[in-house]
Amino acid sequence: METTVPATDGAGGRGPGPGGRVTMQHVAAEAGVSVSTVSKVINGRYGVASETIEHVTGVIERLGFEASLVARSLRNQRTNVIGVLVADFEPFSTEVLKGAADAIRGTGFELVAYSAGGRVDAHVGWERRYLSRVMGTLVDGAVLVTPTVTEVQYDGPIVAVDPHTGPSSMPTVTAHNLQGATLAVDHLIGLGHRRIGMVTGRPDLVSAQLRERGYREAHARAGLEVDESLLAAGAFEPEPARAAARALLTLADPPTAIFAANDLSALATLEAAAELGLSVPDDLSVVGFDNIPESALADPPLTTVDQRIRQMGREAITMLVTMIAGEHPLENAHVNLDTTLVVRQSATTPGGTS
Amino acid sequence: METTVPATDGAGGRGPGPGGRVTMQHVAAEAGVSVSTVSKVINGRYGVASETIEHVTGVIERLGFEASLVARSLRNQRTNVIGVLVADFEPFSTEVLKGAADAIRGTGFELVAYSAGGRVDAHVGWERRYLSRVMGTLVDGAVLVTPTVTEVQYDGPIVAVDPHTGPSSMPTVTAHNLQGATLAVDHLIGLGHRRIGMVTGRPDLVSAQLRERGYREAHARAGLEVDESLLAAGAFEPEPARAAARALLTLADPPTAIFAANDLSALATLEAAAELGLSVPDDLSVVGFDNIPESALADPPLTTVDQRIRQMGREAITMLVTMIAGEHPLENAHVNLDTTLVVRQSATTPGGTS
DNA sequence: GTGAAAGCGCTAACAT
DNA sequence: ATGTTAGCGCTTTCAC
Repeated sequence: METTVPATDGAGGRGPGPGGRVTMQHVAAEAGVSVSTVSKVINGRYGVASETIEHVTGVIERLGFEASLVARSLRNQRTNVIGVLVADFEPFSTEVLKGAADAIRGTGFELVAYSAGGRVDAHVGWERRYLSRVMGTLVDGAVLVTPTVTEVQYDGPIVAVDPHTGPSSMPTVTAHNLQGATLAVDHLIGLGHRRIGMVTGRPDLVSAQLRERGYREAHARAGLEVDESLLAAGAFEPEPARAAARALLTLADPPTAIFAANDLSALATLEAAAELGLSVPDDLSVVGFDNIPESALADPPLTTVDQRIRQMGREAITMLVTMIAGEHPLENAHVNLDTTLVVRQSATTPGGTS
Repeated sequence: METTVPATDGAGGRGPGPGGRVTMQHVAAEAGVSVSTVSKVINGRYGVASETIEHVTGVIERLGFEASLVARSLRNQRTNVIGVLVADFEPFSTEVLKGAADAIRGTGFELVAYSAGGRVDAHVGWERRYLSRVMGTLVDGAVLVTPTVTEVQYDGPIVAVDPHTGPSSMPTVTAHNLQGATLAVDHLIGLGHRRIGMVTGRPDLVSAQLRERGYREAHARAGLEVDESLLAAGAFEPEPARAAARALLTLADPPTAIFAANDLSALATLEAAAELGLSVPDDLSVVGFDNIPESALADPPLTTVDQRIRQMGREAITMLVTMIAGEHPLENAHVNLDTTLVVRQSATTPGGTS
């Protein structure tokens, strides 16, 4: 007689056995109605007697039932969940997440973040694969925050944040790398520096390319020649950056200032200078890029370019929600956020403050 | 003749239509085999001709197919996904996430983070509801990082990080609040302070209670009487904390040092002191609790208690993986992480450094 | 070695 | 007003 309920205890009605979930089956059996009735109650569909609603609601409450997101996703197209795919939970991506969390409020969407767990190198096409796994089912759209967006071709509501490859067809949110780099180098030139070195970033990433271009353009606009021997490859990583800085600083005619492609490189430059007995900013001025929290903690506090990471997260969510709601692909939408220079104490006039 | 494939284009074989997902149906149709064969290939089951494997694999590759996490979750019990439920993506929870991401590596699990989007107040039993939604399907276990763990009763692999209510039956990871507070106050007493005020935390949270208890015990051990008028309620929030500090500092016989229940309160105390024309640490010593990044940026840099938030995330994942693997509930497992005192410049001997 | 069929938990037609 | 049924995409017996 009993409707089939996943093997738990007898009739009557506790919830599921230990470790089991409460399913709609349990609720239905307990309330003495069919699953569809329970479903209707949950979704507020018409055609249910008010006393049935009350009864079922009571049982749901008592059993602590909540519809499985998974089962629901499989049935419905819409899930009202937005996924954020991050390569790893590190400073940059968590900042983006904070911004995304800000922007998600009041949209009716929920936010879930997926992490590749840092093992990006192991599987390159990770984003694409994960996208396939969750798009369409589980999430209505996705924000990609992975440093290696290898031209993900996926037709759905997707926004990439700081995709390090070139301009893709997919909507992106980026910082204005060119402008930011110009800001940084203009600042150094304005302080009176004429021999400005650069610790460059990863050559395969556009952000790095643009930052270098900004360095060159600032020089050009100031009527300054770029001395190619003053550029050294830092790859956005501390170790190569340290080596690059050291190479620059041990030149016969060393630069009086160094613009580093990112804060990590700038921090490494600070260390290299210290190792060489150089005082910053008296003997050497340093400007970074990113404005990660650590930059403020450096000794001296780093003058750097702020790229408003949280705002990038906010923008991405806003775009995504528009895309999901409007259904229109919104191709070639690219938000480019302005950057600002944060002046701290690592850069001053050549020859020091004296 | 064709096997039923979700309405896409004709035969032959592009992927799905625009906006659609590639499902196993598509792969099967395209490869000219059945879905079950595709499934077997994907899961490496025996009983498939090697040339079939190759062919199907090729089609999968070409179509960029990846099995839907949702559909798979619904069928399988195990998903190899661990969920982290956070109230919001804020500094504390993202630190926990970073630690969790560290620990997840090499475990074979993936990490997904769910955010309530800060609207916890709106729905109190949020954790329980969300747990119901994802546990059993979608995630194999969960880490709770919500400030209001209202005695979540869920029988499954769950670990709570810093649950602010009393000791629950569920496994928890906490910082050693009592020890940390003792460390802080011992430090002040050691510096020679005898009138030490405290800006307390939210009275309903055990962490706050323990920190106050540490304050009292440190006094007791030093043979010092606690002057009850030197305790003021700060509620862990900047504004109440500022008011509390101001009240303390305008007393007829003000304290020479203040221990704040968390860094936010300590920072507010710094501000209150500045407003009153008091110099820290010369006129007043301040010690905080948490060691949030901002504490190092304060003026002066804050002496505080470090509670190793990332490590808490790591421990939680480790416990959870053990629970999931071992199948045993691991009830009453409580990890209590030692805290350390980070001495910066906001506390010195009474009367100043002079 | 391969395919047909059942079913995970749920929702949405379609009966009754 | 309620129940029955089909099916979302996948895995897994169980036939063939």
